[in-house]
Amino acid sequence: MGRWEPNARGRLEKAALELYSERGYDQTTVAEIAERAGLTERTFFRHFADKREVLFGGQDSLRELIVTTLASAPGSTAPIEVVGAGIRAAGATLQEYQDRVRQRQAVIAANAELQERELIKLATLATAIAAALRQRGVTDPAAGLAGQAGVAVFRIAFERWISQPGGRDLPQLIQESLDELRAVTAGG
Amino acid sequence: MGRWEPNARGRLEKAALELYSERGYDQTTVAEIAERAGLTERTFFRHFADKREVLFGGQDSLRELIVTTLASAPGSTAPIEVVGAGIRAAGATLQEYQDRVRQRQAVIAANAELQERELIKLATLATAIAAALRQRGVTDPAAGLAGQAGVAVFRIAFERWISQPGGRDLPQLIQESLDELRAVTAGG
DNA sequence: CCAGCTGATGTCAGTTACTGTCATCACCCT
DNA sequence: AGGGTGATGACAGTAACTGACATCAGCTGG
Repeated sequence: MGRWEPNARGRLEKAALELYSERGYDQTTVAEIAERAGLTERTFFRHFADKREVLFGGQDSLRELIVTTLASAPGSTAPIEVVGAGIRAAGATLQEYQDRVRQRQAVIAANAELQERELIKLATLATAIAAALRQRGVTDPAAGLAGQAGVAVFRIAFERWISQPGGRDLPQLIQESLDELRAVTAGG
Repeated sequence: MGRWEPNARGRLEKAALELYSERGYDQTTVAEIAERAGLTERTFFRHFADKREVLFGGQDSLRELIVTTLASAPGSTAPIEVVGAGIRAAGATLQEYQDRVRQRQAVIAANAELQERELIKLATLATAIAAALRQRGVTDPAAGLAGQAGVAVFRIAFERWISQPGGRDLPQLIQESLDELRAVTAGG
């Protein structure tokens, strides 16, 4: 047995999600999170840059999944379809952790600071998608627009998925939203 | 002469922009901003919800301009074109205050917290555009997508406008970005 | 012309997020 | 066995933000 209980980071994430759900983000102090995890406040800040970041640990791996999917698509595929494949892959993964994802999203929806953090994560994702497209030879501003459009499609689909209790298939909702975007932008 | 110098709010905005530019957002305290404006820290927080908000005073009027433009477009115009007209109007207004806008954007670009605030303002704008479209009879999810797409187009165009010292015509850049989005989404 | 109300500001104490610094101590390596 | 390493604790300090109360110029009704 080690000197400390293992997985301090995971315990902090779990304690934070619980407390944010139970009494709200504002009504939770970092000291309380650390205490529930059997650690001190100082240690919390060694694992997470701030009180918000503890909810966003999975973002990096999801972004990697999307970028990897983009990179491995056949060279002939149209950019917007490549992006579609990437975010459908992310949607499928999210669906596997449906309960945790929904709980997390309820916490975020209740607090403006957390929404800000979520938005900058999505903006980073859009940038990463654009970079991956440029890697495939897509030029600007098309690459940047496709990245932003992809994230917009994801957000709309995710929102619909969250709002339905039973939950339709998320990748399918993403595909439908992408088709809708095509229809909307085709006008004029 | 009144008991206090007039336009406390404006003085705080001016002092904040100056200090954020001179030494950076992080290296500026609210007490310093208040002091330069001839006020106290407590008064700063009576005018602005937090240290970030002092940079985002003009957002409301810009959003109103866009929504008003949307509402007054001919009923037959396609949704995406209506949105285009709205954000071109906003672009024209921003261009009038080019110097201040560029200075402000340089400050925001240098700090992640400020970028978060900017993003949530843009998300609010996307929501307002979607609501205005629904008012015109556009159904979901097209309204939501058009709102997000409009903001994406604006961001790309604004970014290009900022990055060019001389500065091309912003409404024209917006139109070009919208055309690009059409081209990108038409693929696949 | 005065008494009281109003509204913007000042003052002050308090909470909490976040940081810097140094101490501790099980584990590992040689 | 002895020294290095890395995660943690302890503690002091800064600054954002809040609540409560005091102040006082100007307006308003009588």
